[in-house]
Amino acid sequence: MSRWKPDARGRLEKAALELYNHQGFDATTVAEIAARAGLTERTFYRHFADKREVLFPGGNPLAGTLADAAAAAPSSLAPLEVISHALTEAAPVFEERADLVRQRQAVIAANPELQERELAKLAALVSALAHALRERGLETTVAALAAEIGIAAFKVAYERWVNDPGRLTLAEHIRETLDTARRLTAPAEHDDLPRTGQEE
Amino acid sequence: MSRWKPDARGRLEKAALELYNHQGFDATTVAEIAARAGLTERTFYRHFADKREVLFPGGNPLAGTLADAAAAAPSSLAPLEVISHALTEAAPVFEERADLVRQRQAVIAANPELQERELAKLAALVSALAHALRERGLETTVAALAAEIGIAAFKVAYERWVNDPGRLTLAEHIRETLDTARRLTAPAEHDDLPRTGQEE
DNA sequence: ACGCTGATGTCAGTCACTGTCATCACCTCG
DNA sequence: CGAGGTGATGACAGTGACTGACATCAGCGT
Repeated sequence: MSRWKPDARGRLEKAALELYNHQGFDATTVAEIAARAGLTERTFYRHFADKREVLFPGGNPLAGTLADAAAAAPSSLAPLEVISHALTEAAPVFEERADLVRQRQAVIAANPELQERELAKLAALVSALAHALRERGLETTVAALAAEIGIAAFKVAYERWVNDPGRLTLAEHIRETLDTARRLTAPAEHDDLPRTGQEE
Repeated sequence: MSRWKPDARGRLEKAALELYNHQGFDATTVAEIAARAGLTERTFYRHFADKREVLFPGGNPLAGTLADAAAAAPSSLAPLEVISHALTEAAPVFEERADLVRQRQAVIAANPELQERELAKLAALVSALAHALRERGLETTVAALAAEIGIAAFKVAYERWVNDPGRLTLAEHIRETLDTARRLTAPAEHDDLPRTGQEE
């Protein structure tokens, strides 16, 4: 038999998620996580850059997915259509692991440091998307702005999906949110945005 | 004379910015900053929550500024107009301290941890703006999305202004960027977005 | 058998951050 | 004018995140 139990990284991820869930991120030490995974603290740091990183997929594969999808989209599409296409293509990654994703999100929602890291990961998506859009021939600022707006829409759609009793899929939330974005930035004449009734 | 030299907080901010600039954020210890300010490490932590926070205005006053400006805007304005109004009102805060702002931004640009914190501060602006928009009667999702898009535009405009030889003011960049955003989300028929020439 | 490799363990060290108590100029109030 | 309260600071010990350096040793190829 082999010298070590297999999938050390996976064991660490599992142990960390469980401990963060049960006793909170702050109250959990790296040594604890490592022990639960049958490893040492030093080995944890060989697999993850820091205590937060264990909650995020290494290499941020979503960035590659989005960039590839954006690059592969028909060249006739407008920038926001390209982004819509890319986001829709990436959505199943979340929907397939909905339970895990929601558990992870609960941990992140409970801790500001983890929220910071999540924002950094989303910023990396913006960079990747912007780069892909530039490759498609878009001017730098337009590409950056489109990428920002696209990920902004994704953030809103994702949050709605996470806190959703299961009514809509993530892809549907994305479509709805992008539609809202289009209405938001449309000329003010036909402003058909929904409002609550409480204007003074 | 008084027991302590005045403005301990300001001295710490100044010392930190100088040291971060000269030797880098990582290579600077909190003890060093405190010593340069004629104080102790412990006192540093009485003024700032952590080593990064010293670079960011305490209480994130910009959030209040934006929220107030959004609340004060004429009720006839469309969501994005409200945001445009609020951002334009906040712009002078940066332009008045352009040198300091750019120096600060150079330090942040050189360090991922500081970029994370900056993203968190921007996210706080999104929250504040979204809240203000909800108070104006906008539905939750619309408010959140408008706030996200507004700050996204601000990020792009701000970055252009920081790396600008002085050609345009921040307020002008904001206006331009918001215009671009409107064109981006407009129906695809009249797509007049600028492109580079390199489409394959 | 021999040595190389790669994942892990061990250990010491730095530094960010915190809790706690002491200090002491200044202020207030009697 | 003296007693006591206040608030900003210092001193100090402690925890835990993270790092560098070196040791170990099953499995692999030669």
